[in-house]
Amino acid sequence: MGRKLYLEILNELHRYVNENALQPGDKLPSERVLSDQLNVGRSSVREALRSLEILGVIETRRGEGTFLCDISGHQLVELLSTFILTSNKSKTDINELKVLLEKSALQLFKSRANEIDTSKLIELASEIVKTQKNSFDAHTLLFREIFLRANNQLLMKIWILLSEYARMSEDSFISTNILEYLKFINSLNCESNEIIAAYEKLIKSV
Amino acid sequence: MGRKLYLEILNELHRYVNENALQPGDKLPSERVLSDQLNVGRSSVREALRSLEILGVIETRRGEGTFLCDISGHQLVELLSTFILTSNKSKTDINELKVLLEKSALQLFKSRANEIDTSKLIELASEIVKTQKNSFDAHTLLFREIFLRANNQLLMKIWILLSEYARMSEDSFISTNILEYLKFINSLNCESNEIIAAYEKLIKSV
DNA sequence: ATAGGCTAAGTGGTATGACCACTTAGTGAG
DNA sequence: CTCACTAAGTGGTCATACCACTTAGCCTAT
Repeated sequence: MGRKLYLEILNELHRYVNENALQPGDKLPSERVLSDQLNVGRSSVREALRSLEILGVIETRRGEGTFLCDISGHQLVELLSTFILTSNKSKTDINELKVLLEKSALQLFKSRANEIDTSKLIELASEIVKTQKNSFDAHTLLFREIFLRANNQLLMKIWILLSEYARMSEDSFISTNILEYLKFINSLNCESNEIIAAYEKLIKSV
Repeated sequence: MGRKLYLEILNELHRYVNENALQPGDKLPSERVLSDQLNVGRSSVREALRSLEILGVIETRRGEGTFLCDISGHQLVELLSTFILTSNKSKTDINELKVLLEKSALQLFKSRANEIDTSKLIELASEIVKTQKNSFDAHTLLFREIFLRANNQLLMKIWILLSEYARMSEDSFISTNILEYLKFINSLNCESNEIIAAYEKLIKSV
């Protein structure tokens, strides 16, 4: 038992979440109950919970309890921004990487989707672009659908992280030009390289 | 002061590290000293420290103290592997994303490099491939150089994370075929799309 | 004087108990 | 039936007391 206690507790929590098939939004046992059941001090439980919170895995609400999170990980983003990404280049890096990931997602999507998938996406995308007033939200919602269909959860999670950071830093590079968006959406029927071309045109039309 | 205390402490620590220009390996004040100076309880200090530890920012050694870490973030990798990447598809996701990032890096590199950069890289790459016996290491070293020249730190950090995980899971997809590597390296002189083609051929030659 | 072991101080690790602030549900008065 | 209040439960914080471990300094025996 040389390992640190809060890491053991992390494992127990992990087991608990899996065994009970907890979903995002579900409630975890209270700190006092956990410390009783695991035979550890409440402070140790709290240390474990804090490290989960900073990672965006859980959310704690005073007076209510501890809940499983929907990824989001805004804490992580914030910490990355203060601790790791301190350089001036970081903002540029983030936006650049975001674009790269979106390109990758487009290619992945195209390599996996059949015609029906594509036409469904196009329909959905048109609806999104028409509905949303805020172009940043429209872009995010649209690409959320694309990433879902790209079928790589890890890729999507990183992208969501970057999107949140981009929103925080209010450095949105997204065009309000709806026409460009419609062109881009239509290009989804074409070959991979044409889609990328349309995407690059879209991005550059700021 | 609605914000949570441990987040405030995180800020204070950040300030301290910056003001004193602490380097990786340097020692932080002890928990008791911190709780005195900041006028907070030791348990709150510890909660802040745990969230830094889980992120791989600091390292604590019983009886010695708390020390700043050099990046790498192996803790983060481990946690990703246990908490975020629990699905069965995760290994596939990781390898797939790693490939996508390497493609992105190649394109970034090509968009930024001039002829001299390219020829220098080719020389270096040839040397690496000839020297390294382990194909996984050769691949990692080679792409490390490429990512450095792609000039996006965030992209590189994520790739390093994935590389470490790939090494841990011993699921290396890398060919031992040196010939394919040499072909790939030579392609670096060509246009972007030809490089990508050579890379894909390399990856598929497992 | 030196080598070896011992001791004390400092440090992180953990448990416990005591409050506080907040939320919720239930209870009771109107 | 409605509204206000109360009690229980929950996270947030602090203080204290140990434990386990490391280090440095002292003291002893050689």
